[in-house]
Amino acid sequence: MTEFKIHNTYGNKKEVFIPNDPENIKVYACGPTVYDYAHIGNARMAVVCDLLIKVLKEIYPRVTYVSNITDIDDKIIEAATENNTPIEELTNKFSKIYNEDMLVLGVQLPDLQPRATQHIDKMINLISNLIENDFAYFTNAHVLFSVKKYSNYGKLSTRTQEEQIAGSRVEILEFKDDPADFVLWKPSEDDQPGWESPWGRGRPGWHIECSAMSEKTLGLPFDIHAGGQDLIFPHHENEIAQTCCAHKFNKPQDYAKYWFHNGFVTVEGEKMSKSTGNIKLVNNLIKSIPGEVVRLALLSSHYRQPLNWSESTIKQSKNTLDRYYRFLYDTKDQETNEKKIETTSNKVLDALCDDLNTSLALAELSNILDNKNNQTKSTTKTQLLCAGKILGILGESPSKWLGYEDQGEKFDVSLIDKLIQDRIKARNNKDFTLADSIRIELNNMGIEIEDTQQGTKWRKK
RNA sequence: GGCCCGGUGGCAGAGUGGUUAUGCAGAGGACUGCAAAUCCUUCCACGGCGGUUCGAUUCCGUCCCGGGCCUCCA
Repeated sequence: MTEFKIHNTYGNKKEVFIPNDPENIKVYACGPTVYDYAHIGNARMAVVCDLLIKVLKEIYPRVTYVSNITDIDDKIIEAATENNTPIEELTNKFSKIYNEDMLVLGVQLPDLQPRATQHIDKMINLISNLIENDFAYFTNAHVLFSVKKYSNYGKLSTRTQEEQIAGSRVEILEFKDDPADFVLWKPSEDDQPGWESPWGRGRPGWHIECSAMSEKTLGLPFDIHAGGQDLIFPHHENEIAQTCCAHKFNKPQDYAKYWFHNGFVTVEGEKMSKSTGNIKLVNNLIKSIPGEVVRLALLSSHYRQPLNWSESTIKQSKNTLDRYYRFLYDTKDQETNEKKIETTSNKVLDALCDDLNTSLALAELSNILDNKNNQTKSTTKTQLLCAGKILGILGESPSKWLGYEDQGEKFDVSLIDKLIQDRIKARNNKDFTLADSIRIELNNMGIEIEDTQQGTKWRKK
């Protein structure tokens, strides 16, 4: 069996992946808080996790992938108030858009997509358990987790409590026993959403939902817990503390064995932020850029490295895909055997099995094409499609991708045909000035001309 | 202040103790009336300084620079 290696944030090194149960790999990824459109950073997490799942599925018979939707949160409450929209309407709208946008990027839906508001009972149970066992305390209408009660607190993010205090940027609530303690349950005002609980009407803190939903949907322990790099602290650290204490586990691995975190996206070299106004929304990008281009761009650097989003990244990804689609177009009549994984496309899988080395995988993909004269076209095509399938690319119709098909856009096809005929006549008459001016005219219409052995072809640029 | 991660050719971006990453761009050539596409050839590299070594871009130390986290954040 192929060996899969994964960088584990817990321990901070690459490890050979050894599943808890090889018959069913269980993965949980912290999903979006749905109060706005997803940005390219959200998409990176979704695409990278999607790739992780695709690779695991190549190796293991069954993979269960859970990724939640956070649909109760102070930011959501704020956004709902601002837009004068009921919370449920807002979260339904943006979770639907999130899934639609991710689908365009070739991201498959998780097997389960639990919502926080549907697991309040489970959260209340967990919190009660933590209070009963003296890991948490009730004060001033809040339930707080007592960080000092968990000896492994800080192990994931490799920081000690003293270090955090040195930073002195921890929110100080008057009634906290310890500044590092975090909220499990907080009271809701009458105009805020809330649920009845042993501690009065209120709502959960942010971290408890993932502890509740991951346990409920996957059982413990599960194999991989994923999310963005910024979630390492405090979110995942707190999840570990809650779950481990509730179950009297000591080691974080008893909750989840491997901790998988993707790096950030910057935009033209700068961090994405609302203040600089450079947040790239997926919903906008896919209006002008094919989803596959966005996906490939997001996979062009290693998932733990920072990724710079720029015009040239997009352009390169587009060029790369065009090259593959041209080959697929030229070989559109070739039979393929996609069930058969050929040697070279295995190299793509091998690269991905080394902690998702997408850069190397894409280099191997390129090698498949470079090797095309040493083997049958059918073999090359098969290899390309197999590799593309794992990467989640090359799934479109080549003629549509390259613009040879009418894509429902308003082109005057009869005019184009007439101009092409005029140009052919001009060329036959060796009137190249006229021929070139017709080509420029077509170009200005967004049409590119290709003179091939089979005659003149046109495509949408 | 603490913790973590990086610094590779014009750009993007892997990897390795001694041998070509890869893509785009550039140069030359084939093809073409010219283009486009395709193919062939080719230039360009490992932040600074020490150390280990027969040999380091790769290991160690140190310095400089950049990014992230420590508060909500993918």
